[in-house]
Amino acid sequence: MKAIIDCNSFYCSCERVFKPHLDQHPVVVLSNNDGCIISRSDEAKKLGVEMAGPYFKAKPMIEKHNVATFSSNYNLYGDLSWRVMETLRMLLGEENVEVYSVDEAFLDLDGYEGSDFYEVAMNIRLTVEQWTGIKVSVGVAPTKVLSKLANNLAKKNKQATQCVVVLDTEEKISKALQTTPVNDIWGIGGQYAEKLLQLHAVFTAYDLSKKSEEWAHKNLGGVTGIRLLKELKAEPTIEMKEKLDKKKMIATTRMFGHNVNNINDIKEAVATYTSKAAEKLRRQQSAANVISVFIVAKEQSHQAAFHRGESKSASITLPLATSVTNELIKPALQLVDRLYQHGQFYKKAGVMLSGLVPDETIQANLFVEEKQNNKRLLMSMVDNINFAMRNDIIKYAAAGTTRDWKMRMEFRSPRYTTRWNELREVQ
DNA sequence: TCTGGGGTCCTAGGACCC
DNA sequence: TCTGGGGTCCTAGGACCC
Repeated sequence: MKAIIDCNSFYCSCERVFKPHLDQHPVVVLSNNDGCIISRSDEAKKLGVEMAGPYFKAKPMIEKHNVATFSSNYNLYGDLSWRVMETLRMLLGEENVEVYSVDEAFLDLDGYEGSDFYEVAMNIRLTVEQWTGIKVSVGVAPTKVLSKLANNLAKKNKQATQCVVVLDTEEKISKALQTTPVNDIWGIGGQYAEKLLQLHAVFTAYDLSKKSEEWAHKNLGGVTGIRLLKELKAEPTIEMKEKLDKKKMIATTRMFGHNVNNINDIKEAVATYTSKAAEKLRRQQSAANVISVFIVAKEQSHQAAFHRGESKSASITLPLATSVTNELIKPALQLVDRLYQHGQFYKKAGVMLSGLVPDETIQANLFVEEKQNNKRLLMSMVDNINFAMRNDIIKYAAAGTTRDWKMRMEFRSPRYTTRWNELREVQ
């Protein structure tokens, strides 16, 4: 059996850990740049605040109901996420925990065959809550897709389920499938849901589970569709991931605080993003063969609906894979020159590193000069300092110091757990 | 007039996830 | 005025090779 643990309204819960007076109070957390709403407490959901909706639209209602509002504070969330995952690893053993995202983890419960899975799951739930202050929901089932489905049911009905749902018999599974709309299945997004409803009269997970593999192959994206179908039929096809596999692509992208038309501002931003991406690269001991940059133009006004601005991208394949920041910044800035159009206003830029290989391959390369190793040493020192300070105290000159383009973060809470001078004070 | 067949690698783009 | 920021996997089709 497999389980998925999912933190309830994770970012909101993180804020509440340090502000217990907000426990019954509606809370929302905003995306970078205070653009959209990316986490809502149950109370905020009840008020009708929409997920991923633009903040400025929800603002009147938020103010009217005195909803506590926070800019995202990733230092805090990252740290609390680590505590939750560490708790799971202690309870179940490292090898049985697959961290799936900042607020979710799959658990392998094969070692508990014969036990009462409800009891096991409840114990996990209560321990995480007691040790970290974060409330979680647990779904248990024979496959990952079904455990996600169980988790959904747990969250939809917190009172009755106590945030734990176990699907361990055919009857329970069948009933769960019948009560789940097809768009709530993990792996069915907007496009497929629309198609299933309109063209195939498939309304529930149950309807879908009755289809054939040939049908799934034809209508649900080939092998992906077959896997999904099997998982719904309680046949495991998506296994637990081996631990700690390295990323195959690394990206750093941001909106600007306001629209920018000066190429130097854009270059400053792109240089900063490149340093960040290179840090991530070195943290997993990889080097990149390909760097790409994209910039997004400001959308045209006087359009009725919201339209994303045009995005232009270009990439350069490097002569040798590298993880050295300034060797990445140089081509990145060349790409900006290539993409930038004079007079155009831009609102966003990003850097992506791909073609990732282990760092050793470079060191083994005979054509790399000796001094490359010195650079590598310097890089790791830079990383250590940045990691300790948890931010970019050491910067490259190209990244600039004025940061005219930087994000808005009006409502960020203190970084309680990662900055000494922002520690919570207790009387 | 008539223009192989098959394999591999790479890239762009589409779908999904949180 | 104001709409995150990351990731994954898969497929189709072109380039290239023999």
